[in-house]
Amino acid sequence: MFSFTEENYLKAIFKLSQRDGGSEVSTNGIAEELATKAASVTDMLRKLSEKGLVNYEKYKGVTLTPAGRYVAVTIIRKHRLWEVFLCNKLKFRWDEVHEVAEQLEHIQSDLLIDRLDEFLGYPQNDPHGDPIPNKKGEFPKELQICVADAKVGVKYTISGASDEDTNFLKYLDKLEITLGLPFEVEERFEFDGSMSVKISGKRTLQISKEVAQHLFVTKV
Amino acid sequence: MFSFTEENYLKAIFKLSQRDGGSEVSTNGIAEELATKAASVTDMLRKLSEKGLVNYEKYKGVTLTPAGRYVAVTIIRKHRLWEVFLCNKLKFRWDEVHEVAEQLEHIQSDLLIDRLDEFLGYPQNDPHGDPIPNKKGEFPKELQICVADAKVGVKYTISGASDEDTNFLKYLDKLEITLGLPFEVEERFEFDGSMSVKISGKRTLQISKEVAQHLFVTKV
DNA sequence: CTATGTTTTTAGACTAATCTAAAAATAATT
DNA sequence: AATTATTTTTAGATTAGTCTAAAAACATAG
Repeated sequence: MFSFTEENYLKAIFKLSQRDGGSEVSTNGIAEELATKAASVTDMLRKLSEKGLVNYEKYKGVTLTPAGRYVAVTIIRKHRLWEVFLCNKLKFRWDEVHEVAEQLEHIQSDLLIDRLDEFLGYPQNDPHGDPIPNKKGEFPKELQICVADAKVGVKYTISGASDEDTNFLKYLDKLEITLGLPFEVEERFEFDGSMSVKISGKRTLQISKEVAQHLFVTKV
Repeated sequence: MFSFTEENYLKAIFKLSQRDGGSEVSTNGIAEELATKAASVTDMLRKLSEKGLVNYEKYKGVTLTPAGRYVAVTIIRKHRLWEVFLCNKLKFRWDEVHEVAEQLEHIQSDLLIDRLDEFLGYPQNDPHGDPIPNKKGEFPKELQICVADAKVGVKYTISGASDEDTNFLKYLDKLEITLGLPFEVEERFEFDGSMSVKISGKRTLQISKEVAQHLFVTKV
């Protein structure tokens, strides 16, 4: 479907995007991550953009489209499942797995990954403790933590919300709080449990204790 | 070490060489095997020759050097071990394994293959019954049959000899019968158990019943 | 707001692997 | 042995991915 190289670019963009709180990723950043040159990155970004995998405008950085994100997350899923296999079944040490998993993650076969997942007992985390996304590209619920429990200054991604109350979801809609957005707690006010949070690394807003208790985030 | 493409060429040459009784492999044959064009094959043969992996002279076909053969056999070893893994551990059907094994065979990691071999219990055959060479590139003894039991007209490779008698081995040396040479029985003489055999598809010679009973070959 | 510095993009070239079309060598047939 | 047919090689072009060097855009400091 996609070349080895394209997959590595998408993975790098996803990784940097997570690290920097989900905003645009720079050409130089990708170049450094992949140990290549900025000129090569520019070429590839144009190509990925034409294929609908990234949103790219000259000089303005790049983000993944949903399609691109799905490809990246699938590579991560494969990488982490292979790491579990290497450690749990083949007795690799945790520091020996990465290099081999970098190769195995590009093997193309949905059946293989489904069966491997099953064979390993549907693990939720890789040997380093990183979460393993499911087939749909979703990271496991288990890793979500309640915003009320989130730490100040740590980077998260908004990953869930209690769906018991329709009005609550409508409220989030109105504030333009949607899944996948970068999230960080700026300050917590103990007297009423409310907090000041930053969304997408830009907008700062106040949320009540009630909202914090029904919103979930995932560590990035 | 070697590129995906180089490995596939070496594997194809090995396969054709086995099929045709170990003699030179033709450019067109390789092209057909790899679904490519003769011109591409010529280019690659020159490259592989420069790397010391094949013996190549223009218009005269190609054979593997010991180094090239080792690479090819290692790929086959990896391919067949992965097939066993897919069938025995991941419950693939025997007809589903080939395509995936074609990808997995190119993963570079000696540790991975050693551990996989161990994990699978050192299998001797893949799910299709084909023999799995060991780490040194040797095919399992179990598949060797005694020349005395070899069938007329079937293609074999000389793969072993009884090492109890030093004089016997010296005798083989003198006749230039060495491991890896193509071998075929032309005629069997029942009255004394001797036979007329063809070595390397060229030399025809007579061997006694005693020699036939101590020399082993592998079906190609 | 101009000058300087950094980042990003363009232009042009390189490598590995491939292709088509034509030339050269070998093999087969009369 | 000469002609025809087949196989193989050469020549030159193409694609994906990469690079260097230079130009263009953007960011920052005075």
